[in-house]
Amino acid sequence: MPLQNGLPHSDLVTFKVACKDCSLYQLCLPVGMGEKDLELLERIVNRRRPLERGEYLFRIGDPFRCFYTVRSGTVKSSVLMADGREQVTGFHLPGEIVGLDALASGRHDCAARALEVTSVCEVPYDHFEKLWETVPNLPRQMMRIMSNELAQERVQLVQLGQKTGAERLAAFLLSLSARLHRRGLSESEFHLSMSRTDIGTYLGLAEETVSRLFTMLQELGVLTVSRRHVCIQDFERLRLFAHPISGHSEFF
Amino acid sequence: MPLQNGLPHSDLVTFKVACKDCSLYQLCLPVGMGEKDLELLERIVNRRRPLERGEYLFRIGDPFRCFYTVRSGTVKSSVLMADGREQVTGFHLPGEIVGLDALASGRHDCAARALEVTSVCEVPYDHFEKLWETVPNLPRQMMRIMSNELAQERVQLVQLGQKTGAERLAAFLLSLSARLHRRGLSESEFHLSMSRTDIGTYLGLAEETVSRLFTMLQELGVLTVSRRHVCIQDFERLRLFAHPISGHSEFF
DNA sequence: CGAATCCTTGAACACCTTCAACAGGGGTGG
DNA sequence: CCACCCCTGTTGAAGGTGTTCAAGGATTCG
Repeated sequence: MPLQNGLPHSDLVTFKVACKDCSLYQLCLPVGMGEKDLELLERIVNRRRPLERGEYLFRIGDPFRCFYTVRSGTVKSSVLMADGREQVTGFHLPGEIVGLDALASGRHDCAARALEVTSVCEVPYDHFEKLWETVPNLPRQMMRIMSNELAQERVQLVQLGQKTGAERLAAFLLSLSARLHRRGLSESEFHLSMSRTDIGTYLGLAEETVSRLFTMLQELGVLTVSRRHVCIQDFERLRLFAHPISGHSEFF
Repeated sequence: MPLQNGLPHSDLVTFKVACKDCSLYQLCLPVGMGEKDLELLERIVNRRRPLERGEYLFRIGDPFRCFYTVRSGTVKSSVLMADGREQVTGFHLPGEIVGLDALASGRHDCAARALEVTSVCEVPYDHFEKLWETVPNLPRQMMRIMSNELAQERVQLVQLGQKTGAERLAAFLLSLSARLHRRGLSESEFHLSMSRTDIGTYLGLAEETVSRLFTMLQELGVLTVSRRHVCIQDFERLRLFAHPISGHSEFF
């Protein structure tokens, strides 16, 4: 596959789509912002040509200049270990934000790559920071988003630390289903934009194990799956796989 | 052990120790702040009586009102799954911040508990937010800290997702060693404030496995360990355990 | 059509868990 | 001060879950 470089910083085409006209703005950065503030934000956002499948948004080691919000498509972020093992750290759907973890170090320490044709909004961080002065709600909003990401990553920590393969895959599918649903898509029937290998490295499993688990869930009648097309038949039982029965559910 | 409640919100004793006189202020929230801004921050910080071992800083479900910085001791944060399995999500050493992940949801969705006698600085979030207006550097600093936490959690994701038991324990010990060193303590010889069980649930391993791995590392001469006293003998080999040799280390 | 990629399935094996028993501090009370 | 107990940590053996290696099938794209 062609390993293209990250986007050059002076791109040619930009797409003008106002934040307030974007179907995602209830899921994206501008949540809860007034129309006036929105216009200010909008002015600094760049919208480029869509990324091709496999194209990098940024790579490990790239200096941090911008963060991105996904408009359509899917972005995968991952780190590569010294011995070649890959850990996928997240899949980013439309409305979600990519690249904020690089703020502290000033460099991206994970790579972000399009899993399919994907368009993003690019937010230059220096401009964004300047905007705080006039839009005091912005840093507040931003911290909420980062806090949310922290909480999300913690959920993933629990998945990886304590759960079995079946629990992880079930929870992954339910999370995907819920997120797609919030974007107006079907919660029961959807297309996986990522490979079995990607799912595996995200969930800390071998690709073969993921494949076997899909087969198992299908044989049990919980879902049907054909390559990347998934149809959840029995949400109740899928939830049972994801969150096994509690003998005692008090938090004491 | 006595399960005490979280700290009441109107505590009696407060300890006045200025941030600028605190030995931790190079590691803590005030990093890079001017003396004037520091005083403003200081005014809103509460310093309470130290927590006893086992005492909760906050519990799952508690409303988010404050976040905390550790002054001395160690804090463990963890979540409890429905079936009783625990996942430790972090150990917090002096200078580190606890509780920020609750910002988005408004509730703590993990518990924080003292592993030994521990004192903390309590920062009421509403006051803290007000302070932004007069100290514009504060949200910037805060985001850096949150971004850093995101990056840290990602490291932990990689540990849990891709690494073997020995790699995880080695990486854990090296991380602990480095953090203690930055606080002026020995990097080669230190006391573990957490039990084998805690280490295990943090690393996604059974307590017995942790014990066996310690024994193995000791038999190999990498370290000596007696209960909670650890002495690292061979950093080079410990690093080799944590980061196995790369066949090809180019990031391509 | 052929090549490459992705997915599936099987079998052997490794790593870690679970269950069980025991050792050794540290604290408490006699 | 010692006996006792509880808690933590260690060690052993058996078993399970997931990995690795290997091969074959399916889909896509040039």
